[in-house]
Amino acid sequence: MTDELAMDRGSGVALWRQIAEKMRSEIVSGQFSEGTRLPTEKDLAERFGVNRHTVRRSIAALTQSGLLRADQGRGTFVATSLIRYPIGPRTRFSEIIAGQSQEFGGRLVSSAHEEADIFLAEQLDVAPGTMLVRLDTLNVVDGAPLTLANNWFEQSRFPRLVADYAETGSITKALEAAGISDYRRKETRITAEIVDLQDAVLLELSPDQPVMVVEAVNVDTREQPNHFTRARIAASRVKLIVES
Amino acid sequence: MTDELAMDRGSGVALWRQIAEKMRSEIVSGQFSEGTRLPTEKDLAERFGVNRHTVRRSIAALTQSGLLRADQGRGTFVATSLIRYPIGPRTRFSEIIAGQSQEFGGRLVSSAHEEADIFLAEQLDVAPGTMLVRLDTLNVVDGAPLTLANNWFEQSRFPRLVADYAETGSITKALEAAGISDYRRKETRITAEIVDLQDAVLLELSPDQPVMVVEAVNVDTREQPNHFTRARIAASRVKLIVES
DNA sequence: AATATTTGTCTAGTTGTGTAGACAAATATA
DNA sequence: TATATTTGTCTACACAACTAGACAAATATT
Repeated sequence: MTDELAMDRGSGVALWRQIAEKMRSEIVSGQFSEGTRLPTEKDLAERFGVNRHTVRRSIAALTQSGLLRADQGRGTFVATSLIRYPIGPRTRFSEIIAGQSQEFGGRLVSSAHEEADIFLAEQLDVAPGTMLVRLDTLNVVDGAPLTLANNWFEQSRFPRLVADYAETGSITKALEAAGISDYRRKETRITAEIVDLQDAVLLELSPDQPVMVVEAVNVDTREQPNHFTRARIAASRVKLIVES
Repeated sequence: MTDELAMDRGSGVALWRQIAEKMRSEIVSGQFSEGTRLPTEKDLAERFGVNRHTVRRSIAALTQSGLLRADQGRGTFVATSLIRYPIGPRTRFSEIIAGQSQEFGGRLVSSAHEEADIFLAEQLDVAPGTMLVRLDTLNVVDGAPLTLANNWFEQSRFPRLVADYAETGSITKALEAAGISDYRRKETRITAEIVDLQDAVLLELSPDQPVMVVEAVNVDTREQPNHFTRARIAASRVKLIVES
């Protein structure tokens, strides 16, 4: 079956962009792994029911953002060029990504109020049973979801956090609004798992792909923990860099 | 401040579409209520930093989908034309909406496995403590989120439900895949509340807007409950119709 | 070495998008 | 009633998006 019918002409979204987004989601979901050769421009043009030049423009856009690499005479390949994600005391998602992408943003997936269990209480240095705010966020870079994170905060210290995050799309900015001008990572723990089914949906991964699981405790300038994060990061898109 | 900088020229998304989407989200979030007059085309053109004709095209698109109504000499008004949502034994979200919209779809927000509390156990006619699957879904019509629903199913009867829903975007189809060819609503209970903060984010509502809360028990042909739903429906976009 | 395949570049023509200005038609206002 | 305001329609132009075809350049295949 051709995908021709899936392309909306005259919809206000250019064909090359629709095709680029479709190709990106197929690459990024792990259907094409690093180094894989794509179908030829001629085949792609037929598949999408457009002119070869239109496909070339889509490929140009994906090449620009580092996802593809085209070799004259050989073909077009998945470059994947994993985003470098340095882990250190000054780790900030937004600052890391800003230098490596065209556009990015954080979206609030859900939020909840819940009591601290023993584990969370220890991480945040509060008494078990203390009311916490949980913020579930999805960070998207150049149209591809990168990380899915649970963030916990002490509710009494950050009552307006959910609204501030929803407005700014940035935890750093939401904390600033609550008077936390600076903070640093005290500890980062890293492991890896096969992605959960519900996480796979949000991260646009196929369900057999690995994710890195990163837990981090962030402290303010007085060494007081202000938030604890548990992030799932699509391993096919990110390379963690631990500096020393 | 003008919104001019927010518009991406040459991004592959036409200006008229970007403007239409921005206007839709403002209308739909309740910032403009039914019958409100919009700024004049001239003012909108200045605000978005584009020609008046471009704004007119955006308005034409929103008029087409029934969100606006333009009166020559008077101005352009929010029509809102609430979507009619009939409540009855054969209530199916997808079938209702298909006839009243250009495009629609269900998205999986999250899912979980949890034990039935006393209330859920009674709704689903199972023992308290029975393992359930909870599916949280967001239904979007013509780009505007309409309903946010928690759906509970008995886990042992529907082990592959989450994957089936993620694939099809339809609960009816996911149940079909599990052998439930037909079902009907046994009971529907309706009330209204001010929207939760986290629900407001997903439904793209301002936090002071009301939502209708609809609880429904669905039974199969042998009167056996197969799923219980608790949906929050944006009151500014939907009118419930109870037939008798 | 000869041929086929595949990406890169060029020209030309059509359609879609956005700008600019003028004027008509309907309504509101003084 | 006269005037201003606001939406509706028209023409004209510039540029972006897409199509069509041809040929060059690099690589793979035979």
